[in-house]
Amino acid sequence: MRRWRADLPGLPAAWEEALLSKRPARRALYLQVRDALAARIASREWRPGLAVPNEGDLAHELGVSPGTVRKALNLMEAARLITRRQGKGTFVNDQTSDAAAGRFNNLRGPDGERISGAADAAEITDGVAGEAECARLRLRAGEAVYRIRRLRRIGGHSFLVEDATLPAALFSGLGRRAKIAGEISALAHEYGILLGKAEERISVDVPPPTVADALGVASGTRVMALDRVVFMLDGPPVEWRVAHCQLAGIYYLAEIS
Amino acid sequence: MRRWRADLPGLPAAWEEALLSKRPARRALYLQVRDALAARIASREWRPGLAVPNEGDLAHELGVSPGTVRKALNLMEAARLITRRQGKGTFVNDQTSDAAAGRFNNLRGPDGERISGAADAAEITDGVAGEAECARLRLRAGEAVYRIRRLRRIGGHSFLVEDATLPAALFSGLGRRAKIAGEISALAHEYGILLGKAEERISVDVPPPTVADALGVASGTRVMALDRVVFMLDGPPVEWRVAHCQLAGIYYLAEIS
DNA sequence: AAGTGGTCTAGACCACTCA
DNA sequence: GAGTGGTCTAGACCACTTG
Repeated sequence: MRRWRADLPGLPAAWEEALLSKRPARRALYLQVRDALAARIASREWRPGLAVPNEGDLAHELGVSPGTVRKALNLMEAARLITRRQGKGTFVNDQTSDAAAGRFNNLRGPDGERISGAADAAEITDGVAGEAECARLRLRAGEAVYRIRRLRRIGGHSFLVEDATLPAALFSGLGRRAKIAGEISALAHEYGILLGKAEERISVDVPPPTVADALGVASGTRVMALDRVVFMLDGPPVEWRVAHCQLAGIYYLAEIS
Repeated sequence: MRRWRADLPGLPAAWEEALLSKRPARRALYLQVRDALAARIASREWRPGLAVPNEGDLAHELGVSPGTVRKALNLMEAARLITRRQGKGTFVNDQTSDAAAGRFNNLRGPDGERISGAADAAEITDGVAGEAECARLRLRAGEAVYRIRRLRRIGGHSFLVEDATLPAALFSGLGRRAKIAGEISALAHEYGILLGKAEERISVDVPPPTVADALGVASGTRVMALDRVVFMLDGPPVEWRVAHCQLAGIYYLAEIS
């Protein structure tokens, strides 16, 4: 016997489908479950490393079938929110771990090892979004942003200069914080933001004089330019970063599915 | 009542899991179904554009539950082998279409449009795999390969030179073929090879003199270098390509999931 | 109205982990 | 042996497309 059921409460206002013109009359139940469970991670009700209730218990608690919970958990695993291990349980991923921090960093050294580098020098300023920033971050003219410049070194050599812009609306009070040298994944986790995909544009360009200077390359030298936008799990942009890098033997590894 | 069932016949010899040391005692049924149905596409028993039987019929034919067929078809859709449309049916994708050809081409023009370019000049030679080719294509020393050089133009300007290597074992008789100017996706389809993922290494390098000449750049100029390996759906490498390109406003678009 | 894929249910059994 | 996720089954109903 099937009974009527209203939509589950406690889900984020707008996910991807809400952006489409043809919104389905009733949001699929497994998507509602996914959003409700993802919200528990974003709000830190479920903390990193913690084992979440098993599928049967969750199904009973939410009043849905185990198969529906399972489908939602599969989506969350694909979104890197959780890890499932047969015989052990389901665990919340740690977004501040090295693995999570390296998620959007595709630079590799000569032997294929991940290159991140220590960001000792980081400066933050606040301002108003310019034209390019509005376009990349989908902001309206005049919206406030934070700008961070980081210089990354490896073995004493400065090899990467990055300029990041973040919407101030998402990161209120960021200017008064101490730890801005880290990666976007750790920062987003502190502000309860779940990260989804990113897109990066790679070109070969002559960097601005100040950047060329910091990198220690002659004026007019062409280096690798990285232009990256990171998006939230539900669509909107979170960070725009432009980086220039120069290091012998370095390359960018792109995986094409 | 459950009855015993032997593994389904007609599956490719080795898929990803077979490469792992811990091979499960019994291959999951939905994976066997996926492989059996993928083989029908590779062998052209199911041709591009054709509607495949519905889920219920397939389940009955294969002697499995509809849910198992559904899981297999979902994997095949993720692998871009088929397209499913609610209310219409399930259709075999055309691997020779523009969409399929552009799958591994991430170069974009100033306005974000896909850049492919016409490859009018293409030369093919055969030879024995060198050290680098053995490493990239996982070949044993001495195995035969085909090498193709293509020059791509856009608006009369040569902007990309690519050198591709393909294992001769996979493409027998390729040297006597006419159409070698196309993309790997169309070529693989003709030889009954299903393509999976690819990985591409992007660096900034000084090209060899002959390449710099063809691109029309001064000797010693640094350009974008693309080093790409395309893999079969079941793992082994199919093509190694090294390309150098130079064009104002061009960039490489990487999607990070 | 008929046929398709998409969702949802409610179980069963299997494979793995750990005490 | 108990508990977990992974697989598999066998249906029901919903949403969409087409005639």
